[in-house]
Amino acid sequence: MSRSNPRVLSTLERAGGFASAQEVYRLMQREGESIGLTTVYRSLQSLVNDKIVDVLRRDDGEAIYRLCGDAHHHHLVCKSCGDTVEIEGGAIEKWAKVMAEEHGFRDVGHTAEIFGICSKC
Amino acid sequence: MSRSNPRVLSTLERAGGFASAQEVYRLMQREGESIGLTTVYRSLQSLVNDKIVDVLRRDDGEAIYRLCGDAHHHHLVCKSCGDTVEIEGGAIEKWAKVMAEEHGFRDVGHTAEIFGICSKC
DNA sequence: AGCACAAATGAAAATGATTTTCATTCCCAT
DNA sequence: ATGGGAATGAAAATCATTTTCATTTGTGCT
Repeated sequence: MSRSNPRVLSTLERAGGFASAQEVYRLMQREGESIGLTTVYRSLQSLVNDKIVDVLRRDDGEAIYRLCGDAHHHHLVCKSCGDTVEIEGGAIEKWAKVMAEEHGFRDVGHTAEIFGICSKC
Repeated sequence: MSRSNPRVLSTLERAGGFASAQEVYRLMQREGESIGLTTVYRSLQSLVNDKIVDVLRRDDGEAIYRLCGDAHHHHLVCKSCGDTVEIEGGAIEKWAKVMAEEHGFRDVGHTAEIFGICSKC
């Protein structure tokens, strides 16, 4: 396995906590950091595994990474500008639990995301 | 520009109204249809422009196309054996709608999936 | 210090979806 | 028939991401 390179996390923070792997890489280069693209990808992945960052997708399919609070939440994402709002998902938690029980599933987790066009766009 | 090849739409329908471009292509090939991958992409894009289909992204970034207004369902997936159950998601629809309104979003869609370990595993 | 071994790194190649190019074919109105 | 625009698709180009693999770095041990 591999651990995250701390400079990657620090750069992601400096980027406003919201950037693609390529962007983090270019940013580090511009700042004179010596790092390989591979390491950036690996570090981001590892941060995702550790649930320190969240990954979502731009409309063009590029993955964007963002720091996120530790509480379990969901996202409301603008398809146009990428603006993201963290929302509460109590209804989902309950739904997931009920559905899983109904079908005899255990160790249940879920993903849910809402997307649309925000008021500014 | 280009108009959509009707066989592409028909195949997407037959696929359950939910498939990636590559899947539509492979499906058409398997059924003996003579069509190029390029045409599949172009047709799907055109269907998106005409708002006949919706596009979202899988976790791996692959674009999946879905017939609009399709009463869509959600999945309960076993992490161990991959078995999948289609479940009803009325609660989610409502949740998505409320959350979106609350934050001034429009043209809202959503994704939701539950995963766990099924009774057989 | 010197040695061994695991983890980290990054350049380059591989992968895979999607897009672009461009030459060819099809279709339709004259 | 014929000329021109639309549709098609094979092949090449793009681009993010992953994999490979050889090299470097770090760490514990003697």
